[in-house]
Amino acid sequence: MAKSIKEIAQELNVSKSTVSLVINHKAEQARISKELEKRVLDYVKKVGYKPNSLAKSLATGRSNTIGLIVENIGDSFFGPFALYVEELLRKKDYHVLYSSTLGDPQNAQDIIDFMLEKKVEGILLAPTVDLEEHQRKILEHKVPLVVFDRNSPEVATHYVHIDNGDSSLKACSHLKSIGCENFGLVTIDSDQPQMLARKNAYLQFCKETGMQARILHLPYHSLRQKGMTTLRNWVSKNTELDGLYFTTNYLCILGLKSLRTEEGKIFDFPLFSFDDHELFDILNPKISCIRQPLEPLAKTCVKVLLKEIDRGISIPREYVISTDLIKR
Amino acid sequence: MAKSIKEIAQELNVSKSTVSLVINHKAEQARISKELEKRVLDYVKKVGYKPNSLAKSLATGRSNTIGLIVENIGDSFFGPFALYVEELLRKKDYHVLYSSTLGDPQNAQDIIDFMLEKKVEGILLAPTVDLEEHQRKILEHKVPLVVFDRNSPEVATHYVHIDNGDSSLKACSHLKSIGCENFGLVTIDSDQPQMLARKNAYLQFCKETGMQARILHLPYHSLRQKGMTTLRNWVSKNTELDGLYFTTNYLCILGLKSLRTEEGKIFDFPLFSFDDHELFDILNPKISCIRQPLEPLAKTCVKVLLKEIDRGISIPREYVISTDLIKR
DNA sequence: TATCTTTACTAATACGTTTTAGTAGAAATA
DNA sequence: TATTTCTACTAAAACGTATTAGTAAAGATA
Repeated sequence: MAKSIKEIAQELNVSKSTVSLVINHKAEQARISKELEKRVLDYVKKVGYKPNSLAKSLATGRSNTIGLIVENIGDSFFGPFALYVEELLRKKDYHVLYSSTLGDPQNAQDIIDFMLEKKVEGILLAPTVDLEEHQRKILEHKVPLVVFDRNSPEVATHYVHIDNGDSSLKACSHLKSIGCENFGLVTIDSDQPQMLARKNAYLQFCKETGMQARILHLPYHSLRQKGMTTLRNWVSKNTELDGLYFTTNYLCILGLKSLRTEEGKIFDFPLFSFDDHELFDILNPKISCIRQPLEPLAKTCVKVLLKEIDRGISIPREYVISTDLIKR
Repeated sequence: MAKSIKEIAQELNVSKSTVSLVINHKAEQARISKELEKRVLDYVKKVGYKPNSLAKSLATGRSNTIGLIVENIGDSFFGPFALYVEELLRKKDYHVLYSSTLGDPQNAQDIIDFMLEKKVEGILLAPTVDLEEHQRKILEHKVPLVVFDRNSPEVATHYVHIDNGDSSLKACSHLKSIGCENFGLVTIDSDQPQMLARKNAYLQFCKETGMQARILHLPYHSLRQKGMTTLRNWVSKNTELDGLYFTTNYLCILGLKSLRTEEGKIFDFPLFSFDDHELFDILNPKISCIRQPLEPLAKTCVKVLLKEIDRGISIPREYVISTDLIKR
């Protein structure tokens, strides 16, 4: 059904080269006559020719595809982020091959291999832990790489991120300013760098203000099963708590679900979330948060990656996006 | 950096064919000696050979990729759905090329063309309106197509969906059963089939029970700007309303945001949403809903598509997934 | 008229793989 | 010893495109 250049050439009694040149708007530079050009163009249109982009990519070395590797395309951070990325790249005629690692390094490795085989022109990666070697592999293959959200300090790559430490301090100050004198931190037990940075800022805040640090590490790999009860127990044991700071929105949601009482009221001290959520502004109590501005984040990632693709790989840099403190 | 079969062959002083056959585990059937096989295998491993999958696909006609076209990868229905799809396909060694149409037929067409050019082996599509012609094109290209969530009745394709009419009746009955005698329906003005089906069931319910139909059509293309005030005005005009049935969760969220009062309390009659949301169970008032079971939906889609790919295109069928009524 | 330019193309090669038909040499058969 | 059969490979074509060097014919120049 789908005709190839070869067939079209035969049917028009011209050479493949002619057809290819015309199709790629190189008729003039190749001195193809206007008449022939038109004849080819008309015929191509008539039969509805669509190039085989595999063959094209093989010949040109360009796939017009970039890879986007996130933790979970279904969550409220990466999903909308991916949409921005796609929209921005669509304008530049690029398409996105995405994949979710679910935090599993093995998945991540498979995905990276697959993308390299597919000859993506660049990769946008939110790394899981233990991915240093694979990041190196990407760079060895001369494929431009931009890392965002988290990174592995051991491999030098372009890195787009928010200032987790600063933002976390802002969060702490906010809680203090609204009267919390003994708020605790709820985070996960996996050592993702961005989580560590948020926690460390909390510890620093404690040191500076003399507040006692109270930290709960929930099990990343069995949140669903154990998270709720662990959190509930911890809160009821620590009666002096007067506020909770969750290092990410899914933890905050877990908090909301596990700590509410029968009557629907949740409890009587403020909650704070790192990362916003579309319903945080209508919950009771309202949830203040640090908001990662998705659009600037996506824009920067895409801009940096496209530049690498266009001009060749350059010395790694960091790009810091500032966050917003949303008081509610 | 990345070696090709050709180079490997030269370096080993054997033919390309030999290398290719060994790599593809056809050494035995091609009577390659064990020794040579091992020599090749060892070398291939040593240099870290990765096939160029573009060339491979060009030669074999298989891309091991399927296309997933949704409305918005960032929303709480398609995002998690996409994750299920990816997980299921990963097990079968397929990868996903996804794209969001944002409800724009032009985007959808571009995406479909791109995917056909990329030689995806099958397409999973949640159609926007006006896509009949392109669905035909996909089928003309002999690319297996499975449509889900919505469909265009004019083109016969495999179609995986929930029973919108039945589910909508369940919703209406539920509202009545909890005492709503005059509940209204809030939907959008675009004529997506699934939305029409939900509305028609409501109308049928009205006819059968003698309830007066009160329907608000919000503008699909300017929801953000006009939705909130339109809804608010409508509700305050229709004072006899004692319940609201939203035909999708994003409308319900819009309802929650626009109808709540300063004190945080939302209002005093029940809300019902078609489609669940991760926070509906902790809101006040609690939101009952029809839940589309994402996993069975995704499983069926993937199963049907893979079957089409394996055994060739078959006569279109419908697959109906039953929904759950979640009372809260 | 012999040479140089220009015009309007095309032939050939390359991209990296798969696959089938073919082949040289050794071993078996008659 | 001449023929057949195996063994262990390889040559060549194919997938569909892009690109560059080349060429025949016509026109311009001296």
